[in-house]
Amino acid sequence: MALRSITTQRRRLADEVYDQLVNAIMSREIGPDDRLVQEKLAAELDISRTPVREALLRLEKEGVLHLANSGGFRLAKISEEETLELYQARAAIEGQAARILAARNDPAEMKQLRATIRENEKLSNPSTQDYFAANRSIHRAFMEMAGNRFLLEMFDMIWGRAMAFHLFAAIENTDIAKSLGNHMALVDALETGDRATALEVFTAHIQDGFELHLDGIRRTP
Amino acid sequence: MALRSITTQRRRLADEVYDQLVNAIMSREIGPDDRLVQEKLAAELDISRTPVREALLRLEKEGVLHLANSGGFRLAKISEEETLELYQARAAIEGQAARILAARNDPAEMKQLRATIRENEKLSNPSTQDYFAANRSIHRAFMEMAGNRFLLEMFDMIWGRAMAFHLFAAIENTDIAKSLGNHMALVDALETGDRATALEVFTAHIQDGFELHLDGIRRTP
DNA sequence: TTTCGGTATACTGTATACAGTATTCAGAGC
DNA sequence: GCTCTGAATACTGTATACAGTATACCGAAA
Repeated sequence: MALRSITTQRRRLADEVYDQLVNAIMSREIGPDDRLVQEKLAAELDISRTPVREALLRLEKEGVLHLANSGGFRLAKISEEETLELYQARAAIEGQAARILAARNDPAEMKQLRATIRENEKLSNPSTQDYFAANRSIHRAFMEMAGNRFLLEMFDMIWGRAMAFHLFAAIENTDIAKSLGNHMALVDALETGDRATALEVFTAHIQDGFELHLDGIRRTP
Repeated sequence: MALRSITTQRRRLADEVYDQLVNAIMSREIGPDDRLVQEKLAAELDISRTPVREALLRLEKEGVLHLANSGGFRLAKISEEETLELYQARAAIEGQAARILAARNDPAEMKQLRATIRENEKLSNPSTQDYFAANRSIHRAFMEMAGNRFLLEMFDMIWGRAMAFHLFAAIENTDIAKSLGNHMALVDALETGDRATALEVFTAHIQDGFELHLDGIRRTP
């Protein structure tokens, strides 16, 4: 028989709500001053409170929202200290992926990475969000290539959180082109085949990102 | 005024259920053949299905459980491939902590780490679970000392999952003492003050753990 | 005007009720 | 005995109802 089993993939309403909330946060429709109230969201989405609640609790567990003691969920704030920690975590995850890729040093993989970078750097007059998305795509390509599902999961967690914290808002004033231009050098580092070199180059790249970020914050009033 | 604000800390029933489930999994009361059904658990705990459901969904999101298509949640299984990936992720996280600690190279911190190790290695006739717990405590001490909340969070995620997968079941047959004995050398590596050295030593330590683990699996029928 | 007290309001957390779907099992037909 | 069909069962997912608690508001007393 040639028929494939239908993977029902029972998508829950809660997942849908979660996605919508994430999108709304990313597109700044939900800001730091908004209060997310279960009943109101449920009414707006025309569903019951139960799945809404599940989505909100999940975002709370992920550190994106927190429950205001006056009721309602709000966006979590991030301190400069925590921002540093987030970048350190990034360095850990992406640095390890770099070590894995360098150890393999597969020419086909390297070629594909370069193609992905070229594709994503083709931005004419990019907005901050475009920049953020392109940068994320490029870095995620490295992670996918490394092929470790746990590292990839953590990568998504970190970037998701960065997004939720509106971290990119601070980059408004930085030199976007400068920050986006150095990705080919990362592949160069992988192609040395030396894990330590790859790690150092990736770590430095992320460190640069952090410093650009801090500059952005400090230039913003 | 010297009074502290009372942080109500509204603990939810769902959190309580979550903890109980995690404990039950760790102590092997819940095995791979058990089916966790919302109604039954709720009845057993004498609460409604709602918080039970929340806890189960959270464990599902964490990859500990999965929804069997015949209904009911079961423990997720892990392949040898995934086990490798889990150890790679560990190396990323703990390796980065090592880099941070080595860069600081604070004598007070090093002293405290050694004390923690000594404390945890004092095991007379340890069971596999004792070993697992001690090992985890020691490694977690390094993470706490590094002081990065995201890295710590990921550490807990990884070890939580390892626990859920009953990963330590495979170590039943391995030489426990051999595996527990090398932690002081980790502190030695930190005290070189060299981040690359620290990283390599930690990574190698974790790699050793992985190989011991594989040996264990392969010797188990 | 400020402070106190109490009631109304708003919101979450928990319980229960309802609907839909996949699985199981018993019985009819062969 | 074996296969097919359909009803019963056992679940989850979603909606709604209920309870408790914290905040806001408003009016009275100092």
